[in-house]
Amino acid sequence: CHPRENGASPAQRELVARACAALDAAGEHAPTLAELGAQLGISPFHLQRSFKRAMGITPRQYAAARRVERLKMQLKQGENVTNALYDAGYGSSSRLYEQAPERLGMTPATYGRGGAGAQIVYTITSTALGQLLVAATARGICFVSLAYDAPALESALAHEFPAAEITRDDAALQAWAGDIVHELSSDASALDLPLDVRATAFQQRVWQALRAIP
DNA sequence: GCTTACTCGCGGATTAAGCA
DNA sequence: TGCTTAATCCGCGAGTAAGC
Repeated sequence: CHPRENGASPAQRELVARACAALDAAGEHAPTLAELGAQLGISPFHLQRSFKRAMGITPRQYAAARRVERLKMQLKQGENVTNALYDAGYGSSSRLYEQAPERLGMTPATYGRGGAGAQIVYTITSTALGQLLVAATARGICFVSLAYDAPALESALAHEFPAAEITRDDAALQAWAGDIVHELSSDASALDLPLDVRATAFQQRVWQALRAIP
């Protein structure tokens, strides 16, 4: 875990790196802010501010993004929704289903079936970080990814939703993609992050950006 | 009738802003 | 860097709906 440099001192980045490691090590049993602060030997208030400054997201948002990744992995492995949500660290299904349209773009069951029955449209746009693919269903954004070339992105989308009906529609999503690029334009320094952590922070910031877009 | 998918409402935890 | 506080968010448990 290597936090971005803008706005954070080396000591804060080191602190946040330890916090990320602790959150990752905790797996589905994410510690509270107070527990995390005690573990790292600092106040939870200081930890929360340092984490936000360095990562652009809060510790809870980071843990939530990791949890969604675990859920997706469970569903892809063929686990049913009920087992997958508990294995991922959800204590009950309510929050998962509230977040599903925003995080998955479809219900968890549909995601687990490879997007069967879902109609997905996508667009690809150039950014300072590379090519950005944004895909959505009628329910919401279902896939956002960065890569150096468009074919790799299209392949990744097809792999993520092998059973979905996927079509390119630049007109429908170009404005949305532009807004995401604009909202994330301050995040270029995150390039020094390891791939998995960068992806987690990136996805979380995309969802935050989408929330900010009317 | 059972299992799985999904919804609702409440209480506690977290966040963000301001001050010391 | 630590503390307070109001607003917001999230987790939990109970419940309903749908499919077999």
